[in-house]
Amino acid sequence: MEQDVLSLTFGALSDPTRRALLARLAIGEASVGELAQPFDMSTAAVSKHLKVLENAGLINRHKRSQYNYCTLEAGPLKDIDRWVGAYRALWHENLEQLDDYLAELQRVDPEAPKQ
Amino acid sequence: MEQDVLSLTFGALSDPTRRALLARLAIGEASVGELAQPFDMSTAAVSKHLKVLENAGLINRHKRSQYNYCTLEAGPLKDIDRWVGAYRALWHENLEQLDDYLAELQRVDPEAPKQ
DNA sequence: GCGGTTGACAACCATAAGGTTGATTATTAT
DNA sequence: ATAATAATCAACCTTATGGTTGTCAACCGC
Repeated sequence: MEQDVLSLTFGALSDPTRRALLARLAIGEASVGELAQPFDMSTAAVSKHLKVLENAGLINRHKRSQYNYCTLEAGPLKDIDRWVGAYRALWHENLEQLDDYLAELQRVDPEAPKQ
Repeated sequence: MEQDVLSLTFGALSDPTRRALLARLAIGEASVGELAQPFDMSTAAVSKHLKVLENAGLINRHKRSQYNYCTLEAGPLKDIDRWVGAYRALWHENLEQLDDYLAELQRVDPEAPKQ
C-alpha cells in the first residue's frame, strides 16, 4: 500500500465524508453513532471511513462503556501544512522559501525522485 | 467521480510519484519525457499521473514542437492551504480561528454534514 | 438472564486506481 | 519518403476503495 505518512494523510483527506468527520471532531470527541447520524450511509461504512482516518493517524478511538469515542489528532495535519507550506511561495511570488524546500528534498527526502 | 476541488486535489497529492512530479515542476517547466526519466516506470504511466494532476488543476500541459511541456499551477494548493489553515489552530492552542471556520462551515459550506 | 444498542468484522460487489504492453498520431531529422 | 522520437490512447490485469448486508461480541437496563 501507500505507507508513507503524506500519502496516507492526503489519501484520507481526499474524501468529503472523511473531511466532514474531521470537521465534526474538531468541535470535540464523538461516538461512532453520533458521527454517523448526519450521513446517508450505514454505520459500518462510517466505521470504515473512521478506520481510514485512524490508520492515517488523524483520529484516535477509545472505548468507554459501550461507546467508541473518536478524537482528532492534529499531527498529520501539521505534516500536510509543512508540505504545502513549501509551495506557498509559488503564490506569494517569493521563491526563496521554495528553493530552500527543494534543496532540502535533494538532501534528505527519500521521496524525491531518484536521479 | 469525486468532483469537488478539495477531493480531487487531495487525491492527486496522495501519491508520492505525483508529489515528486510537482516538486520537479516547482523548479520549472519540463517535458513528459524529462519528467518520466527519474522514475522506474513507463512514460505511459507517468503520462497518466500527469493527467491526474492536470485534472486536479495542478498542472497545465501545452504542446511545443513534438514535446509536451508541463507547468505547475498553484491554485488548488492555495485551496489546500486554506483548508488546512482552518485546522492550524489545533496545534497552536488557539481555538478562535477554528471556531470561525466551523461557524463558516455551518453557514455556507455545501460539504458540511447535513444535520 | 433477556432484549436492545453499539459498533466492529467478514464476505461480497461494483467501480476506480496504478501499472503494463501494443498501436497510433505528430513531429523532426536524414 | 523513411525512420526515429515524443507522447497519448486503448485494452487489459491486479489490487484498492467505498459501499452493502449479515453475524457476532460487548455492554447496558431492566
